[in-house]
Amino acid sequence: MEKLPGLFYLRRNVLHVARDLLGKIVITNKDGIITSARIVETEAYAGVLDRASHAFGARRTNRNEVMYGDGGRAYIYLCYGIHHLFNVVTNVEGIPHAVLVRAAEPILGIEVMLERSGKQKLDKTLTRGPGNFSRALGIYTSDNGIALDSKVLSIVDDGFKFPRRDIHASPRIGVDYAGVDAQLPYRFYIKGHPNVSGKPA
DNA sequence: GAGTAGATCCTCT
DNA sequence: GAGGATCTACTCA
Repeated sequence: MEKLPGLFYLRRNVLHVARDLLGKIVITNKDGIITSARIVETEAYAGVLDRASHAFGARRTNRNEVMYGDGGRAYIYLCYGIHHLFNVVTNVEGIPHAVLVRAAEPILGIEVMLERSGKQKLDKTLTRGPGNFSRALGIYTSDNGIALDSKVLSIVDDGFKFPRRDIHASPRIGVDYAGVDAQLPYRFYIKGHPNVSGKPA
């Protein structure tokens, strides 16, 4: 159970980081309440050349400023006025790459996650989809910019690995507005996993 | 099971 | 002033 080293996030290829995050565990510690979940679905956002990214065309605003810093921090923003989306910033300072965590498998603090989500009992939707994932783990825009080896929010490796053959790539979800870039196979997921969003493959 | 509308608010133009 | 890296519930079949 070790926190991922800084070098993990600083790598140049955001696709590798997105793929390698599968199977890792996100842990949050909010007011002493610990929840954790294993990542089963991610999407890569390749910075200035990627129409689906907030940083396309080197756009730099208060909102996406975090993406321009060193990898290893959280970029969290509000989508559709309702959903807090959790991203992992990658690459070195000046290159705004990020990986969106889309889905995970609940591990610790399931009761708390159910309470946060207003659910009565555990079902597959608890941490399925980026909005649900963030809500269950108690991740909000107020956590934007936080380091991923911090006490409140961290990502660890417990040695678990999904079989290579179960890791698949596909076009990203919900980015139709990005034109040709919407077709890029930048989404990585565990084939057949119940917590993966979208239609079963 | 498939398709669609509505929620809801911050951010950027 | 428009629209979004979404989710849910509802309709219709």
